[in-house]
Amino acid sequence: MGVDCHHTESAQPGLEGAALASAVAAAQSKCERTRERLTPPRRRVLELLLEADGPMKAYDLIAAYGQDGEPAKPPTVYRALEFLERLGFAHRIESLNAYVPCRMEGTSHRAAFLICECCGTAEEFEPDFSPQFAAAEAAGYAVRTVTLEARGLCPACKVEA
Amino acid sequence: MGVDCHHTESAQPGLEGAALASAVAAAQSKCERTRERLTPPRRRVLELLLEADGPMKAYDLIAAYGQDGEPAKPPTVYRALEFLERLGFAHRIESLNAYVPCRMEGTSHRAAFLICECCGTAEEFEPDFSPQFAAAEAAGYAVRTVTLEARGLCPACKVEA
DNA sequence: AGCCAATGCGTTATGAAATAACATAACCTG
DNA sequence: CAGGTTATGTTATTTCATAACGCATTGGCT
Repeated sequence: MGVDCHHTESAQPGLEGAALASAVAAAQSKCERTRERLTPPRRRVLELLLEADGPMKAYDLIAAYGQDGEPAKPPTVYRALEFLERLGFAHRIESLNAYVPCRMEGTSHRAAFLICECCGTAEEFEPDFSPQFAAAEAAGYAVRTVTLEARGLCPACKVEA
Repeated sequence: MGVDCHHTESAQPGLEGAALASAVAAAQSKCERTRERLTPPRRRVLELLLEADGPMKAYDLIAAYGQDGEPAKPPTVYRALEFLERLGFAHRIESLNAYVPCRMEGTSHRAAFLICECCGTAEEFEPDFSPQFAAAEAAGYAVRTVTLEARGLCPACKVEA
């Protein structure tokens, strides 16, 4: 990453097996409750995000899309990502041009990340945006979504540095 | 913008004449104090940002660069933007792929924006990141920079909607 | 002054990220 | 089962950003 360190990219586990299946099933049933459709491309992209050890770039998803090594076409993945974001199953990390599955409950259009500039992991945390909401309201804005991205070093990389 | 409204792009004044000259001069002297060099391309890009009525895309800057209509080469502008961001004279708005001059004092690597999805303006406000810093520290992170982008409707567009 | 390391610039080319546009297919729902 | 709506497949293109290289300028140092 931006800074000068070099680790075996680590942290952020990445689901597999039963845990993965259960996470996908949860998304599935959540969709059913709102009459949304978790179609094959959407499900596939969600799987890839959940399996990953860290943020995935769109073109990583495109390359990894086919179980047989066949890449997807870009619109396939971008449309799936749009859906997953809309439903709150994934977030885009703007400063990385990358995507992560949502680790928090709920569909609130708010997200906050701690991004390690060394190992590249992005940890989602529960955002408390009260001061910023207060500022926005004071300015007369009607806020719809908020994202916050904090960059620095995660505990592991901080030690090594 | 994203939402379905259509205004004569407004708000955010954009400096000209004496105000512009004075803002550039302020940057100039700030550079001198830290032995940084506000070279012609850097100064030119800063001017363009200050003159603009809203966030500028990189390729807008490239197109507008030459006083004679000659565009710049992309690296010229991207390098200038990198410098201006480093010195705190400009911010990149990640969710817009666009740039604005810094409206706040100081070089703190923190920025917060209220972005109107209707008219496209981006208002910088003084961020109070205390709850997020607390969360980051609790998680053991060493935060270096923070940016926040809130999207919604500005007072003017809220009324019309 | 003359040297030299560091920094910045000009230029060409390419890479990475995202979307436009249009045709086809699957799905509800009445 | 007809017809609107939603989703997908496909081709092409646009938009955004950086790599790599050589030259110019700067600012310290002897």
